[in-house]
Amino acid sequence: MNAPTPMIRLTTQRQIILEELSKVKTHPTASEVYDMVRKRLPRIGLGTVYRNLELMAENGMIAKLEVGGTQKRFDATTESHYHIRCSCCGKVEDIDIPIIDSLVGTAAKNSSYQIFGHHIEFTGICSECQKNEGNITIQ
Amino acid sequence: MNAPTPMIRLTTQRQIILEELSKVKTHPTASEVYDMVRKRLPRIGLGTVYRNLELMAENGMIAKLEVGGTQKRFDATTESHYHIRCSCCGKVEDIDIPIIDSLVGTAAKNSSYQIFGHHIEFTGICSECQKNEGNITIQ
DNA sequence: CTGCATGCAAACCGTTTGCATCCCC
DNA sequence: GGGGATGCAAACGGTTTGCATGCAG
Repeated sequence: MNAPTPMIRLTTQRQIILEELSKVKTHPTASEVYDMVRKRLPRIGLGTVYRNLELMAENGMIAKLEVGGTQKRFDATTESHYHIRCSCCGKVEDIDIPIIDSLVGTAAKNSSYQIFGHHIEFTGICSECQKNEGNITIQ
Repeated sequence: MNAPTPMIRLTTQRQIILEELSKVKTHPTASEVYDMVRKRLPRIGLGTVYRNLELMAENGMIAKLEVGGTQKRFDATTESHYHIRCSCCGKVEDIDIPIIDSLVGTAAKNSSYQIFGHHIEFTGICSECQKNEGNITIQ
């Protein structure tokens, strides 16, 4: 059922992308990763970052978050957890509440889909943006 | 707290966009709406469709779904409900399970965010795609 | 030596925007 | 006649892709 073991070479670029991604607790977009990585590898190409994020996600080394907003976001921790997105600055972080395993079962009873996963995303205003009350622009 | 009453004129274009959106139970992307509307208004511009979907969403006439995938999707029913996305064809539909109001409270206790909403998205394979087993390409 | 990985740049796709024209009040 | 709405097309931002070169096995 799972993808065959993939044999992915850990090049310098991949290693550094992985390291930088692991450093942060927010879930950066591809270009945010690009910016972080470029400080250590100034000549790296945007395409390489995209290709490798995609590739590492396919191989389960990292997670690709399909959250709201236009851009894809990436996450070094692959265990399932829920997220919260700041409607003001767009930042995405983890939220520490237990996974509700029963949800998939409940949903399956009410659907013709073959369901294999779920994700909860909360929306709110992060503490920094709360401080800036007044000059808020909701995204 | 809410937006001031908006005074939005119901032009032919807006009316037809709304009608077409109400016809379908899936939640089409802007260009899917464009295609549907163009059958009745062949000269309508893509820009008009985008502008009006956005505008009607701001005014609470329709809902803009910030679901996974790259494209925004729109929904004629504005009451909150959960969605399921087919990993195979990308289609998004409603899933009929009750809203869990307690979730926001639970999340608020575990976060510094001021939380005001949540959304659950299930992933699975829709019944049509299940039939095509074999020539499936997971998105 | 061979093939995968990279850097670079152009292409691509969904969305937004500027502008001249149109239509409704 | 005036202000918003439209059609059209160009611009934009994020992502993907083609290609020549580079590097590791």
